[in-house]
Amino acid sequence: MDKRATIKDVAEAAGVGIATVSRVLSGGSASPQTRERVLAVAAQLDYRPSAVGRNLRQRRTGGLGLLVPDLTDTFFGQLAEGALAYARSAGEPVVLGSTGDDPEQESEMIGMLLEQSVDRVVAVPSGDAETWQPALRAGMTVVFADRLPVEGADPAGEGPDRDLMLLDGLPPARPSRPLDVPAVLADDRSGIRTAVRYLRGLGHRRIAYLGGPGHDRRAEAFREAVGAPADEELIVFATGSRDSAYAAASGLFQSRPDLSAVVAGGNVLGEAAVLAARELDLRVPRDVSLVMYDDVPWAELCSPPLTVIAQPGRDIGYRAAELVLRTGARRPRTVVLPTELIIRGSCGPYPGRPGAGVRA
Amino acid sequence: MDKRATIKDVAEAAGVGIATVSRVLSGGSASPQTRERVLAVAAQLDYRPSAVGRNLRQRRTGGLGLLVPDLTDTFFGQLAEGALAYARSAGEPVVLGSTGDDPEQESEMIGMLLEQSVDRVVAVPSGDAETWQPALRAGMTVVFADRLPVEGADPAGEGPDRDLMLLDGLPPARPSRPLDVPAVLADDRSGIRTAVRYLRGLGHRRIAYLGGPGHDRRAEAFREAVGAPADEELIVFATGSRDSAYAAASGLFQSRPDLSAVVAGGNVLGEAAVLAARELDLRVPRDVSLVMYDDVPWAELCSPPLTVIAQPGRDIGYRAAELVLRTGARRPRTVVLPTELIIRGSCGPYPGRPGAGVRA
DNA sequence: CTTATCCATGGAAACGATTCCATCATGCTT
DNA sequence: AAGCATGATGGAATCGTTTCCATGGATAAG
Repeated sequence: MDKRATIKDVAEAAGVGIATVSRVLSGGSASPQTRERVLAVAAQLDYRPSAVGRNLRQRRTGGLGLLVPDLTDTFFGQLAEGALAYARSAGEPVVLGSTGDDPEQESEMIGMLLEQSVDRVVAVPSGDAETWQPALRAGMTVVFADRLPVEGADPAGEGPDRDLMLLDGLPPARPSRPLDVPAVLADDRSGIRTAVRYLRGLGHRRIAYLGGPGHDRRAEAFREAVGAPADEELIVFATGSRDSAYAAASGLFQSRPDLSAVVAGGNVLGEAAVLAARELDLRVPRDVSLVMYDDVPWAELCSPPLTVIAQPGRDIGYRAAELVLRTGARRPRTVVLPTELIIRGSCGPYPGRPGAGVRA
Repeated sequence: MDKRATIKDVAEAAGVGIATVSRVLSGGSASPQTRERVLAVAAQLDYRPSAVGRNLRQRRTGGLGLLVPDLTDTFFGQLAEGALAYARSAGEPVVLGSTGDDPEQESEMIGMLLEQSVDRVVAVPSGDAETWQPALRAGMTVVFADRLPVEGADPAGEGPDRDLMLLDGLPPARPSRPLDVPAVLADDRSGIRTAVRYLRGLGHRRIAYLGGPGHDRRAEAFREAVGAPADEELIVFATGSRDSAYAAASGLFQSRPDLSAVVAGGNVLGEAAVLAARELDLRVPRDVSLVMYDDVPWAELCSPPLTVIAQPGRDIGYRAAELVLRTGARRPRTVVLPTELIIRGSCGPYPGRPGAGVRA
């Protein structure tokens, strides 16, 4: 009663060979009466084929690996739900890892997936290309979601190339040494540009960008959107943690009291910005306007409700899982999903020079 | 290059038997020089033992199953992070399932875990005892987190017993037919009681409770805390979805304009309450006071910041994983973790009769 | 010097499934 | 009627690991 029935038990109870049982269960040929008997016995014994046995024989584990930085971040929660939804519809189990935005942990998780023979992975990468090399070399099918691996020190003298591109001012369409990995991303460029234009239209000129890890593309898009040589002091970065985000936001507000608008590159950053602003007695949007990346449920709860750049977190996860699980068919290199600027109440007109603003 | 090295490859390359390789790698006895050679070869071939092979042989898959209703709910995100953290420290992979608060999906996920031979599970249950019977019968080690299975129709004529207990007014210390499953829970009773006392201290008398699925214990605790026969109209429930939560909150406010305070039994409910209140032009806390279960980061972002009953989501997940993964040692039946009332700004004094309130 | 002990070692079985292949019976064609 | 094709069926190999057991050599004890 404690142990599960095996195929052998079923075979004996039905008076047939194990090969026949296997065939019946996986849709092979068998006579109707045999099939019926086997099915009946299997049901009666509550038999379930062992995925472990099957995986060993077929030399591959079905299933999907899912690596995200932090499930506490609502956006990644949405992304995970999307991936889970597709996996469920495909009947595949999901092995989850949370990396804490730490390349080392990510590396460990990759190792574990390798050991588990999970050879298809959806990841929000924290490490660089080198971190992912082992996975690829081992033949894993990987799809990145939400972002691409950071471009760290180039492994093999690609320096000049990269410098050149930076000098060009525009972000390169493809990273200097792209991994050959498909990705599902939000249209950061368009999202950021729309937000910046919106803010400029309200009269804002000193617009800051508050960035998180792994989203160089957003920062680049911001630089591009503000045009001219950007004021680099207005572009600050935090690591993944809430503390770091708060410190960055607070530091930004204090060091540059002349800024009048902030674009937060993620919901944790946005949260930090709201908190830091309140702490410093900056009113939103009277003193500072705020646009946040990610539309999360609580954005509406803030007062004023936050104007956001919505990206379809759930869809990103869903599409990524679909990409990695659906074998065959030519796989597109990269899928870019649209973003949408949702205007609520956290942006106001430029208040003008201090003291001469709209304050009645 | 496409396929991984097996133990046989290592054995051949090192000129030893596979048994020796296995022994070296799993810490058995071997001569120093053999050990060294094997280790060197293994490293050179980048050999990783296949978990599938091992699991088959040992007739059990290591690893932890994790079943939560919805990763989009920050509380479950925290809980999952906790469980993941412990699993990581134990070196165990985690198989994740999101049930959407649907017993049927939960049942399917249990079946999948069974197939995968994942025999240790942490679950936030959505189904009733019957849903979990198959898992238990199959010998799974299960630990419930955050809540217990709802007590549905009793399978075997326990009706009278249950009725009796309901008539008694107090919730039973143990459910009528408890599964023999340990659990890690927050101290709902104390949390709710503290919140209700706090509200009463502010003068509130008509206090409503907005409950989610699976938390009968909280509702019971609420009934107990308000004492006397509770006004059942002031106790409403929603299913897990945001829409349902909003509908419930909105309906509550509209049908009972005389209420002056609400206890929301979860962060999704709290969110709905804030939204519904705003929509109906009820100001918090002037018109209605609000206490929410769960301390989530955005509680501080609301204005006014939300007074909450904080429960340690991360710890709940961590402890549950520890309980299920740490073999041996007498396992406690149930762990109850403390809650804490965090007073922020969403509760005010009772405004008195309409028009005679504290409005200056 | 002989015998008992101990340890390193490798062969082989086992885990639970899939799948190739041989076997056998049946029905059809010529 | 004989041969051939077809289809159902079971035996056995296989996947990669762990673990039991036998073997053999070396060392210690008598």
